[in-house]
Amino acid sequence: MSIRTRIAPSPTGDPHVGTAYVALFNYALAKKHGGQFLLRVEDTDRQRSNPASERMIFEALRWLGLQWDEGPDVGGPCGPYRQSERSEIYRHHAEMLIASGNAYPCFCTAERLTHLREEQKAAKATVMGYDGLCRTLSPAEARRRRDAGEAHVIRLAMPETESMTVQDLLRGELRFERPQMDDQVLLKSDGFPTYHLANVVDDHLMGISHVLRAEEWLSSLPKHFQLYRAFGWELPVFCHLPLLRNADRSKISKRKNPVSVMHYRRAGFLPEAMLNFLALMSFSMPNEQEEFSLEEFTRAFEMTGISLGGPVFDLEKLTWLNGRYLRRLTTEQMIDRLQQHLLSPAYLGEVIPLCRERIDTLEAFFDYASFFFVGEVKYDPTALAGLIPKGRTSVEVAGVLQAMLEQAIDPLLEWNAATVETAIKEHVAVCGWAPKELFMTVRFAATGRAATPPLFETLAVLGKEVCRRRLRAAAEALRTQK
RNA sequence: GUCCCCAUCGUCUAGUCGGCCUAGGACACCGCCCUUUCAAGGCGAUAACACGGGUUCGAAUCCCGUUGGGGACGCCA
Repeated sequence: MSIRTRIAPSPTGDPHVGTAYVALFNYALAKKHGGQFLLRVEDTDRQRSNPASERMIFEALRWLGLQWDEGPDVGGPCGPYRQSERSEIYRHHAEMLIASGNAYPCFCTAERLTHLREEQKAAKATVMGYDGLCRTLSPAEARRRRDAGEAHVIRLAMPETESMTVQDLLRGELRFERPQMDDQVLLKSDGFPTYHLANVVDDHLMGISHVLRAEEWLSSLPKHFQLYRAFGWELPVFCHLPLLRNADRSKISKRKNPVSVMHYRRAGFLPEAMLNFLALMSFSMPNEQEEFSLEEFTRAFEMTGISLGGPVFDLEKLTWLNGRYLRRLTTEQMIDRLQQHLLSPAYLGEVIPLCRERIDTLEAFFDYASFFFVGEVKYDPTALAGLIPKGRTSVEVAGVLQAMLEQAIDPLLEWNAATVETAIKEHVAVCGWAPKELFMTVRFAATGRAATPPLFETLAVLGKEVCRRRLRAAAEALRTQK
């Protein structure tokens, strides 16, 4: 039997290092056995899915060298590979489950469910989740209400048995108690499937043999087992990878770590080093070799060699490893790498128009434009003072920067002068400052200087990752200054 | 709160059916060497089997409990 694996990202934000990490293991498993590695876009959340995010995810994965054999852009025999284009398939399968008594329509409103949750929480109920109200409806009654056009979802009817035993390759048999497994929504009222349905249907239809995914999915494993059983399908092998962690051991998050692959690319990490490091998180080579290529990793990879402790994503070690790779490059190779990014004609072509009118000699360019080429900028006492508008406190400024980061910057997927300007101007209203107060603070934070090219163009060229990083660093500098 | 997962140096880990472990490697830190500087590189030092019970001639390795950490409990994935 051929080995087929997949990475199934949801295009709702920046390409995440966790996605890259899981993709790497899936890629290695498939390639090791001469199988296929697929890319499937899970864009069933109509509110949050975004084409810009999808593009960035493709770009990030390609940058890392994790090329897929089948996917939305390269096609394949099991397409379409974008779930939003497979609605009919899910609807059909949901109906099959209703017909076999394994699913039922649920007419409960969002309000009722919210209430239910609140009551359960207030009562400190040991059993959370859907109470199964609509499961008691007679098929005829349900049919009539559906035909009448009443809004509803389709829920999975979990078996009434006491408990359920499921398999994870690394953990063996796992036993779940029935009360924990409520009747999960399969088809939303907008007709789109939830993860659970789409995932199981697609994995089956696409011939996925091994599902390597993040540990956060472990608790929904019983639902997925039940789905396979209800359809009468053969199970793939499930293998849950430990979650990447922040230094405090919580699940890795952008509040505490740069999590966008784009950040690492811009910061000058080499894709080979990045991959090598990601592999080291939970896997070690048979001979304890620490530096290895994707090919070497692929050859040596065994699922059973995966460690289960949640690894802390240690930037220092990644940086060290990257240095090792960098030093191994020849001068020509390094020139090439630099010209691919910071010194690319494309990037210089954006920077120069902003600077040319403000310099008189070529060499002045390097001094004037230096902040376009470094990572974090230094906040000397002047810059630090400049960050704080008259009459404001450093604590207040740090708070405003932090809030702007989360509310205005993070959600921005399209990053250009116009979108940045809109976002920041909107935040002026939110924070209640005068426009020029916020603009100057942002200017100092993003560049370390009082004099720069026009703010929004500058931020646009710097890119989201760099802006994020510097704004956060500025907030941090303000908090720690005496 | 309920359920599930996890548990070796600060961090990533080796330890694969108990003895070869006075627990090995790597990052970070510290020291020394090299060196006009800074790196890099070399050498060395500090540093861990969470705790308590079993099983056994013998446990980091097996079992149970405790503690700790994490995740899940959405018409998000």
